[in-house]
Amino acid sequence: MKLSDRKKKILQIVVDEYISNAQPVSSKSITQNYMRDVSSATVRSELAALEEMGYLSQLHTSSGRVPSIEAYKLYVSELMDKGKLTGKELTQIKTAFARQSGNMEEVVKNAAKVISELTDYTSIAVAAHDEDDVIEKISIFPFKEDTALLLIVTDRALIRDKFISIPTDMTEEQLESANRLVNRTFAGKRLGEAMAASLEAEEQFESYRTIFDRVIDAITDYVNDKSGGVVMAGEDKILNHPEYAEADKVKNFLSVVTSRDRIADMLTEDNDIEISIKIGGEDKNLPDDCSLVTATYSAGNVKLGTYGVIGPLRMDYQKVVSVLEGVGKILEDMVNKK
Amino acid sequence: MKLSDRKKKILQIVVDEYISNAQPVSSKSITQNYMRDVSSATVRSELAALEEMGYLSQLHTSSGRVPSIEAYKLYVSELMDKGKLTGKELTQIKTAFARQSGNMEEVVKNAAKVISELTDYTSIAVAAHDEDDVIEKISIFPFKEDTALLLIVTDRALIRDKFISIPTDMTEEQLESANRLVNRTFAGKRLGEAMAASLEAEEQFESYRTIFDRVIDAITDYVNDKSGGVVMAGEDKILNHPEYAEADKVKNFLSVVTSRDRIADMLTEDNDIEISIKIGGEDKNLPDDCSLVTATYSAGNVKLGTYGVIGPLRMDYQKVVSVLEGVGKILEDMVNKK
DNA sequence: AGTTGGCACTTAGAAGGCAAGAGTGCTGAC
DNA sequence: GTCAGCACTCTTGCCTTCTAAGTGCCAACT
Repeated sequence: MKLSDRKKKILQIVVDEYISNAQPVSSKSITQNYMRDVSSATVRSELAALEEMGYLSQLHTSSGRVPSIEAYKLYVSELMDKGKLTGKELTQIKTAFARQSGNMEEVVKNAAKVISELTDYTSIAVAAHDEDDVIEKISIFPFKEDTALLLIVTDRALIRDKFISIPTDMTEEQLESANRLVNRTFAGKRLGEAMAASLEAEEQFESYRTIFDRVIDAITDYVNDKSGGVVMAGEDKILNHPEYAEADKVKNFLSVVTSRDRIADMLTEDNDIEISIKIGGEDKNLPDDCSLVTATYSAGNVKLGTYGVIGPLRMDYQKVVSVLEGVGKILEDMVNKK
Repeated sequence: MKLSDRKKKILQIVVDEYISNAQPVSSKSITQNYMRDVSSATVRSELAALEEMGYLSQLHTSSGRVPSIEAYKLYVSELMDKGKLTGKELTQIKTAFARQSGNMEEVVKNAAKVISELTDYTSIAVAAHDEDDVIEKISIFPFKEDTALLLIVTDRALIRDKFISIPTDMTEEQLESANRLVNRTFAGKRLGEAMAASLEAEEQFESYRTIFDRVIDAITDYVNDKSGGVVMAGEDKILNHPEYAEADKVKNFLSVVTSRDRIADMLTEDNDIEISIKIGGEDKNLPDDCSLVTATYSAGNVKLGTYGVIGPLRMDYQKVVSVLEGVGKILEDMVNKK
């Protein structure tokens, strides 16, 4: 069934009002503040119709209306006005990034922090890293008798430090040449290729098999460990919102948010979409009473990472989307200028 | 005033009971469960005396007694029995560490996780890193035209990746030789020395001054940034405890816990003490209604890090201390065996 | 002098009743 | 299709009452 323009307008008002006040919206408040041209009785019948269609519900017969999940979905896809950041907010984003030195982890942290501050929700972020990262350099250097430190640098400037055990009878010189061989083999390869490279190159490394295998192990671990680079900020922000006034709701929320695996899963799921909004049960990892708005940033063809905000259904989507867009713009400017 | 043995016993019972039940303790429950040899009236008069001395308080005239901060202090210093881990708990700690590869960050994360799981409180940890870390190797390698990636490896196996900007007119060969020079100067030096080294060595580096300065900057940043290595686990555990049933208390707690600077401050404050217990306002960063138990681990002379548990005053100190001791023991075994 | 049973007293918390207020649904008139 | 008016429903706050838990104190006992 198609919604009339007036129904759409009323639904938008209800969602807007509910988002900003967290209170059921009554027919009276709609006519008083937004639609003086009709009476509350008229609005009431429209509200009843919208409820019939599944967009609204009441907590009890004599309460105002509350948007349903369906209403939020419609709201973000059709009804919502486009938000705009104030100059002050833009400056805040810029200064957040100005401080940092270019360390990728720091960029992600700063982004998460500023997003959380501007939106007043918990923000989560993960730097992109996957099989397409290209290996630039590998260093192995001896640390203790039978241990060496392995560093892998990729084009996204992410570095992993792993300790690997090395045969005790290996001399420094042998290690050095293993190092060179490993670099020769892997440098320039994508991580995915490197993982598969083991068999082909095997013969060349007769005496350095162990080292070679450890490198592959480390790369494999890295590719598989999506949750490693997850960063969060404003974990306590959720408590600023009245739907989380009860401790057990908070608990539920926090237990999801603190599980990095679940977060990583959600953030890496469909990261080809620029801005994605998931409401309620739209993601298996997302609790029914939460929404997740994510943005994936790229510079040219290179994905930089996915950033997002997790919060109540009654989220200020308009604000969140504009903050994420603002951050994306500034982030991309920054990367391109470099 | 000196406490009689019976008063001590009663105080211990009250604290133990309150820790396990979170309910004010009545004279009746004391006589029924712990002291059948005296009547409740007798215990009542003892309780009144303990209250007079400031160890106990009541929420209202007809409620049982609740320990004061003073009582907790006395409890941990004199009254508390020594806890002992079960075999199962020990195994759990061991397996938590067995998985990991030796990456220092991972060790810290695993430790934080297992501590939180075993104690059911939020745990915090920071890998030790300070001016005494010895630089093992520095690598600078070009990343984009005017940017290079700087890696500093110290004896604690902590690695920092920082981007530094380099003069655009520098050739790869020049960078390579700057790299060698930097290594020659800094390798083997403590970070503190390295920071101060700038003036002495200046002349040698006429043409590589910029690089040299950047390295010093990076080292200085690293030494000053205590909060960088803070790790947390079980942030949601706090909600398992009834004193945090109200959302605003949770908020207060979380806002402290999520501030890495404050956490880092507390953890690095007096890290020469093996096990330290701070109750209520005993640390300026600690909320009045929280306690912090920390342990600093070392292998030989080298500090490995400080691990701790933050939770309500009504914390199971006995359990927490034994878990921290257990983790310490296993951690030290592990490091020594290597 | 310390211990104890007995008893009056205090308080929190649960349960019930009542009135006010907010909001709806419906109806009949325009 | 719109709307004023009215009956109806439900929540919320407030008051009262009642009960249970626990204490403090006192007089009697060892």
